[in-house]
Amino acid sequence: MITVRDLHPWPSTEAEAEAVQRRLRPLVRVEEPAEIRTAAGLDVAYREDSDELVAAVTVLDVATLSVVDSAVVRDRARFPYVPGLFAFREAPPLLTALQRLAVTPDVLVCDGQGVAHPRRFGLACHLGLLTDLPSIGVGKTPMTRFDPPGEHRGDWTPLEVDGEEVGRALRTRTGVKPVFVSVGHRCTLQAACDLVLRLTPKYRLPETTRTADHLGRQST
DNA sequence: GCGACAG
DNA sequence: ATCTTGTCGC
Repeated sequence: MITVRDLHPWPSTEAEAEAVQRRLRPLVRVEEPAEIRTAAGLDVAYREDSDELVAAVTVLDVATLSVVDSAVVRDRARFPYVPGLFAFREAPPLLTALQRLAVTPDVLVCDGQGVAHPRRFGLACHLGLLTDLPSIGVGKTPMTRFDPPGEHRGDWTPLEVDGEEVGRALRTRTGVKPVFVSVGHRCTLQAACDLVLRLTPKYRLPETTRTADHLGRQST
């Protein structure tokens, strides 16, 4: 069962939110994860306005890529969309959904960045830390600089901030735009990229995020 | 200083 | 995120 730690009060202003990120950032741990048999995909879909959102989580058996558990939570956004402060908008319903899972996944595959973030604390770090589960971020758009990787599946180049490697631009399909992988919590960058490649036998995005995305749309 | 900025 | 036609490829 997944429990959510109460590490901070929920901020109501951007300044407070940034302060929370700076305070939690030192708590992120990079370590080799235990064997990964199941992986959760997390995604949020939006309804008509931009006030109601639907958080969807699916848990996949990594060997077969079949869905073994899932949860959907509908909620109202309590924080505006601000680049860099994504977690304060999407994490609340995602955490509620995670708590409703019957199967505890070995890793959370988040739709967005981990430490490849301006303050090194993206959505994946936030979710990993509050649940104390290994987590990684797989974004469709980069927030940090990088050089284009080779054209073949598996090719990658570093995502860097101040010359430091904070993630990788990873080509999951030959000839297709890369995805942007970074550590969220309790994982290594290499393990994160290995997992992403295992989750992308057919498409650019991981099966985990694809199944979560589909589930969220249906519930819209 | 100004603009751009995960979903 | 979401709004959308046709088009290319497996």
